[in-house]
Amino acid sequence: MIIQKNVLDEVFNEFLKGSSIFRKREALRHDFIPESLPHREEQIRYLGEMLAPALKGSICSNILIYGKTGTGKTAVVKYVLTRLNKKAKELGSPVRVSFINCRLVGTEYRIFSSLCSSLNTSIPFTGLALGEVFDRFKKTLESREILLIVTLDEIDAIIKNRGDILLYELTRINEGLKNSKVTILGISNDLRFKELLDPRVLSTLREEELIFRPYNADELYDILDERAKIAFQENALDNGVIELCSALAAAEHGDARRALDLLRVSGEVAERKGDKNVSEEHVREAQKRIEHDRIIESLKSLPLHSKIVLLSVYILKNFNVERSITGDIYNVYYELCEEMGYIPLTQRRVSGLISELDIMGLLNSRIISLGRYGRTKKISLGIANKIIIQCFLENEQLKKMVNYHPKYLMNLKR
DNA sequence: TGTCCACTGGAACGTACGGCTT
DNA sequence: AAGCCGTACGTTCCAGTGGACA
Repeated sequence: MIIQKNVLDEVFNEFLKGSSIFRKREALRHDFIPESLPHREEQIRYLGEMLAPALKGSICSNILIYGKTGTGKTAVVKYVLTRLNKKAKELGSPVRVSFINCRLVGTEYRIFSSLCSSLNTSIPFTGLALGEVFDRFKKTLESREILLIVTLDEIDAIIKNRGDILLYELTRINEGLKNSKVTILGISNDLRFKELLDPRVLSTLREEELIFRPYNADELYDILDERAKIAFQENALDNGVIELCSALAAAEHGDARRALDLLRVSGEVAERKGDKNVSEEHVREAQKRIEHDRIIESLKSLPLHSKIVLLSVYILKNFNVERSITGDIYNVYYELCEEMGYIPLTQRRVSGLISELDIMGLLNSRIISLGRYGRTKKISLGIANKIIIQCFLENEQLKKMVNYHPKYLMNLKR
């Protein structure tokens, strides 16, 4: 106990002493909005021009914004809205801004209720019909003179939850309003989002469009460089660290979030090792760690039967079985289920699970033809044994089966 | 050269469940 | 509280298939 206390003391003291590497770690977080956003000047200007009429009390066009994750959509919108809001206050314009992440907020009810609370109208957590909430929202708008700019981030999430009604109502709301007006900014990661949308809603929503292309390595470099100046102590980064982070992230679809994560984790790796500087080696280790965590995370969140399928492949591999085809895996899987007291799924389902694991990169599978002996899939593990063991040892039941010797294999050898 | 194996993968359907609506 | 709805997960059925083998 005493020893533990001393260790903790040391950890806390070390932390309180302050970092020799980080100055302001938060600057590397996704939700940090910096003073300037490199390589997004064009989008900022465009969005600014689109929203500027609001300052004079004129209605603006609805805008739909597309782009993959980590291309700066949310950052640009927040950046522009913050400044617009500030300007509006200075001028005394009736502009109000509401930012809602549809995925986080979840349901249509809660979206409307957030909209109401952004107008200082409170709505019960639950209990009202959706129509009633909408009416209250509308009444609040009508009772005052407001130019409300509603930003719906990850707007595709509500469409997938059949939220067409919400969007339909919102896009038509101006028709019934005399005093107030509503402008909608929709942000979507999913480029196919348009296809899912009701055409009437789409035509209203898409008065203007703005597309964010992924960053290339040079652009990522500038972004990281700027953030690094805020986040790290002077001279904490070796030459080449930022280049490496941006090159690695650019190779993965130009996602700025990934690049920032990589830089942050690199710093943490160096810090934990007690080094004074972040080196390229730290970056490589950070990348391995991020990748490792990603795999562990996806392994842990697998449904039970997928885990058993994975375990079957692992066991077959461990017994050096040459043939690791769907039929073999199913047989081992079947046995494991019986041993553990689960009802096995059908082969058709297991075949589907194998395909899913293949897509996730946890298995590698390839369709082969064995001629007279049929057509099947040859399957191997897509990840290291070490990781599989680490994950399965955490599960009491699977742990017992890691070294299981299937009867099916004994019959094969005979 | 035709047969036939051991599947693959699409489609239709059943069931359980959570959350919204009334 | 009860009904409704969408979604996730699973089953059954079946047509299609590449290539070794008789």
